[in-house]
Amino acid sequence: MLRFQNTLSGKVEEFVPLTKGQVRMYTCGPTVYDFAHIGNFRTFVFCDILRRHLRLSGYQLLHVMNLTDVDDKTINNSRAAGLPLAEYTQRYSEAFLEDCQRLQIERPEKIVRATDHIQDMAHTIRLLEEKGFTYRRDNSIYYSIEKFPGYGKLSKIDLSGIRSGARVDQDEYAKADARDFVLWKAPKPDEPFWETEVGPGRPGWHIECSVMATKYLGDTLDIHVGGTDLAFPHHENEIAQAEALTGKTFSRYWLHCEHLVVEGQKMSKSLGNFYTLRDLLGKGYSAAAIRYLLAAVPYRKQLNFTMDGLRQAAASIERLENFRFRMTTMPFPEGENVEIAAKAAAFPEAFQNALDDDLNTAQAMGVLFELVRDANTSIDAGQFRKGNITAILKCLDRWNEIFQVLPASEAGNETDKKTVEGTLSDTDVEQKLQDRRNARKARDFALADRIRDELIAAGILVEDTAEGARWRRKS
RNA sequence: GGCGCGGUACCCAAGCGGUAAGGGAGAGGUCUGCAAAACCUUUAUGCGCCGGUUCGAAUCCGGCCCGCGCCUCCA
Repeated sequence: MLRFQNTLSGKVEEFVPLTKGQVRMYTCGPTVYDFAHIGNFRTFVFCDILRRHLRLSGYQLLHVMNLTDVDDKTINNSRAAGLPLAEYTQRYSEAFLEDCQRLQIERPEKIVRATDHIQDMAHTIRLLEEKGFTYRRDNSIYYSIEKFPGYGKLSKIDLSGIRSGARVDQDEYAKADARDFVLWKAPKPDEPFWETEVGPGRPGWHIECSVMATKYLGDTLDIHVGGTDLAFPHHENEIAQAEALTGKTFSRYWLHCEHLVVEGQKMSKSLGNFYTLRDLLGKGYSAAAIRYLLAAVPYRKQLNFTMDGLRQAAASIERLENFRFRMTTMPFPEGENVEIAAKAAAFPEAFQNALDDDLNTAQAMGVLFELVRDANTSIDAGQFRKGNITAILKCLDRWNEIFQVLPASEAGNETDKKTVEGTLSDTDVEQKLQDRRNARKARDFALADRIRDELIAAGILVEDTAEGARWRRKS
């Protein structure tokens, strides 16, 4: 039984979609004003694991994610870069999607841009005006939260303590009540604006998500996800906008991903611990290790992202790759080991149960590693049989369909690596191994070791076994 | 101040009333020409602290200490 911690109720609830077998979910995507950082990617990796788990649990998915391509930050940065807004945001939208690809984040069924939905937003604002939830000031339009009785139900925030004038950002836009938020911003000189049925201007941030989510997913979504900081005010405002209009529940489940800290401290540019994906790849860490670390800690727990953690993640992946290497290259006697067969057969359910429990990824990893150790022990004891290989590899693949840190297959990996410049081809490697074999036969171990070192330097791992040397490319 | 999350071995981390998963790192061992890989043993009589409930608590209750987040369009 699949269960999620629902922010709306504050409890763990069984997940039952509105339509049997179908899940409609929405993710608050990035604002494309710069390269996304690893904190952003923790949320998106979490969404990805959620998606994959739902899909592999048999649900048909309709997942929508937005790209915020018009707001203060995008406007300011594009101006600083001397580029038109659309050109500027296009650049970072593409960078974001590239980064997602490197992290094996599946593409949602639909990715939507705010600027493609300006008229939809204006129309929704018009309807909210007609229903009396708004007011105008200096050609901007605000949402009056006192008109929406349910305000605060998601974040459980008590707004009575926030008084007008206190703790309010010095927004150039005048609000009647500090707690209100802007739906539509009046045009300003040097800022892009659109002509719409509510007049010229540009949309506030919150309106895009409720408009695009309901447009593509209907009045009521099954799941809405985002970073924990978005619960208030962003998601609270989305609810206020959508439910004021439809009178229906906007989203039935709200999942919030906890933030990460870096080396125990909040990530910030001034502390020098602010990392984009590109920064880390540039330091030589693999995308797989980054994904592993981001996925290994369950999403509701704060994750301490460290360079040591990345090394540990890489070592863990290495262990799994070594294991698959053994599975695919070692000779085993015919037959089947019933104990191993039973353990492999028990894997899918244990794995499923771990993820069903509010996506307990740490446990889901543990389940696999236990199987790996059991199989390795069996191999070393000479008990492993050829007939067990397929089932074990299936477990590995099933696990990897969620975590996506191992190459899809050895064959795929080889092809990929061969195209990389400066690496040795298979025949080169075989030739060097032949040289090394001869050297060893002649008991010239110094030469043999030198050849092995050369291969290691080229990313080729050599292992001597009773059946001769075997090798693989190290990722 | 309000709301929320968390403190489990050297590091990461599961565990949600029945006697401490898993990964990484270290130490010792097996195997090996040497490695590598793998396996075995080992590293928390104790889960922030103090009380309480219970036959039994890391797990429940009360109090306290510490870290972090949100309450400012920062995932």
